[in-house]
Parts: sequence; structure tokens; C-alpha cells
Amino acid sequence: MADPEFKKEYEALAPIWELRKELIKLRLKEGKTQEQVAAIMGTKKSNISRLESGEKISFPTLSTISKYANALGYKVKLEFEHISQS
Amino acid sequence: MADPEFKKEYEALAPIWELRKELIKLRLKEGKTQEQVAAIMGTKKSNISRLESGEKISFPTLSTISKYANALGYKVKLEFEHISQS
DNA sequence: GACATGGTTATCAATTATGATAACATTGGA
DNA sequence: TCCAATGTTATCATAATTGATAACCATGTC
Repeated sequence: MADPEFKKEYEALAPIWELRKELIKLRLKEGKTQEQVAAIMGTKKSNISRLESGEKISFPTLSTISKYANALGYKVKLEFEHISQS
Repeated sequence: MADPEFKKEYEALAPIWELRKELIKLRLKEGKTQEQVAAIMGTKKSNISRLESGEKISFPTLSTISKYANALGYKVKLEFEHISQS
């Protein structure tokens, strides 16, 4: 974490970890399994697993996130927060 | 719009139009050109144009949206709204 | 008119995300 | 133990996004 390159990478990925945690939380809250969500989305459970906690992190498209949310009865809302100057 | 298939397509794309409008609004608010944003993001202005208002609509990745927002001094925040049952 | 600026469009290559299948790990219950 | 359910991982094929280049349009200014 002392390595500025690594730190930058880590910080860039942080939002993805947050998102994943949210997705899982949402799914459990609605009492659904990965397989059920997959079925509604028209895909397979392995893909849901990858989306939620796959080893190789990727940046899903808005389409995927939206489909996932819809499958659980939610819709996605995007907001932009101004970063305070230092 | 009477065609249910078309209607479904349209509604699925609606969030993208919203996002695009927001991106443009944010950029203008910060007084930056597409070329300036592109430079900060490490890409070209044509790609920014496509992202903001390209003819062929696509669903950008969270990575792209995040980079764009960061280039303008913002960070992306995702929220999930429960859809009321009908 | 010539020119610079900002934005658009078309195209192709490269990268990345997604889909599908199969095998495996883990857990809990009968 | 055996079994079913749930989630994970690996792999490959397909689809989609993104990058880069170039040409173009529209506008305003000299």
C-alpha cells in the first residue's frame, strides 16, 4: 500500500468491491439464490457468481447491473458526488 | 410505442439517455471540452463523443463512467431503489 | 474566404465483459 | 453416509465495449 501504483490500483477498484457487497446484500434481502436471479436474468448461476465475487474483478456494464437489480425488484440510480479539493 | 416490443426496448434504454444527459451537464458545468476530458482519461475525443451522444447506444462499463466522472472531479455513487409492486 | 475550435461520425483493431458448460467445494438435512 | 442445494472456479466461445485514426460538420473570428 506504500507503493503509489498499487495504491492507485486499489483505490480504482474499491467501488467495485462496494458494489459487489451491495449486490449480495440485496439478493439475500430478497431471499433469492444466484440460480434464481440467473434464471430471471436469462443467464447462468456461474455468471452471477462471477459478478458477485469472481476472483478476477471486472467492471460490469450498466446493462448487467441494471438487469441484476431488476431481477430483484430494484432499479439502479446513478449519482455524481463532487470530490472536495485538497 | 404501441408495439410492446419496441416499448420494452425503449424503456430499457431510458436510463442510458438519462446518464448521457447527466454526463454532458457535468462536463459543461466544469467548463471542459470533450478533448480535455479525453486527455485526462487517457483517450481520444471521438470516444468521449460516442459515450455522450453516440448514435449507436451502448451500455458503458462502470470503469468508463467512473473515469469520466473522476476526470471532472466527481465520483460515482450507485443506489438501488425498490420498485413498488403493482 | 481562411482558419481554429468543438463536436460528430465511420471504421477497424484490441480489449474486456458476458454466456455456457462442466467440474468441484461446502453446507445442512434425512 | 448419502444427497440435494448453493456457490465457486476454470475454460472457451461469443458479444460488446473501448481505443485510435481520419474525415467531416458547424460555428465563430480574423
